[in-house]
Amino acid sequence: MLRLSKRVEYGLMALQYLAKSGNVATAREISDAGHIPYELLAKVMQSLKHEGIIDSYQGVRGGYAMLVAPAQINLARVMKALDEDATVTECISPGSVHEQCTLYANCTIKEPMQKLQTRMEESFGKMTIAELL
Amino acid sequence: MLRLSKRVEYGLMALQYLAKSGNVATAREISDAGHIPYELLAKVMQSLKHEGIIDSYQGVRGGYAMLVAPAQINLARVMKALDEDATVTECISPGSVHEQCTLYANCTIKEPMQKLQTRMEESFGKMTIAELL
DNA sequence: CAAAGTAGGACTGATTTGATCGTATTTTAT
DNA sequence: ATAAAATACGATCAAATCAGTCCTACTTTG
Repeated sequence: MLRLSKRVEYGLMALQYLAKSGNVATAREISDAGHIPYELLAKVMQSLKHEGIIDSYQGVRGGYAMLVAPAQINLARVMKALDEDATVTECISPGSVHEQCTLYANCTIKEPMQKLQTRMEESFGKMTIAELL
Repeated sequence: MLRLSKRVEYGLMALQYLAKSGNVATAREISDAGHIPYELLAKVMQSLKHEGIIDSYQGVRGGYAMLVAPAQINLARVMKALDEDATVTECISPGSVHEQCTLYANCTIKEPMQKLQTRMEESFGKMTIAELL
């Protein structure tokens, strides 16, 4: 299917929102503005925080804010934070136990797939949050 | 998840096989050589035929053969044949009824996603079956 | 006319994803 | 102090997707 997950979509919308507003915004505020399910967005924000893209403030008057300049955050990093696995084939997957792919020993397309992976990462590496503004 | 489907993987392996052999091969032969589930491969071959990438011959001594030069077949075309939908977001999907995406009216990332789609299609458009040989 | 193929519909099980719920923790304001 | 507003996060449920399999038909060569 090759589709971005909703987590990534929501994450991009949220980052765009934060980048535009320029200061702290709550998950509820972003959820309302973008018609995004609140509970899911909340998790997305936590993941973005763990990746070090945004910062969080707990308690009343809390919320989230950008921690890195929009132009410095590329899509690859957002996807890494939100979409555990962004590899075109199983055998390329980072912590992949090759034996998991039953075809590995007989696979005839490993090298080209690695090349494809590299090209896609370039595509996702080139686009930044700044391009969403 | 952003992973190529097994259908596409199998299709690429099969096309590579056909391109290398240079003549007619049966689905069973390709399935055995690549340790690919026969039934699934058979469907993949049918899809590739409908797309006009390969030709089929029924009956005894039948099988499949390349119909287009390997260098003329890019990954985008193979994916189109095998992976109904290869769009990064729902709203970009070819026959998409925009109303299907509940966010469409409020979506703030439509244009950038379209740009991303174009870039990815370029990636998939550049790689051909000739690169698998 | 039998065997070896392709053609293709229908079904099942597994995996993944989206969404929701419940509860704990932190912090500000009163 | 304490109530309210917010993040933190684990657990669970439902829906969609996909891989794989089964079954039956049709086609062609020998």
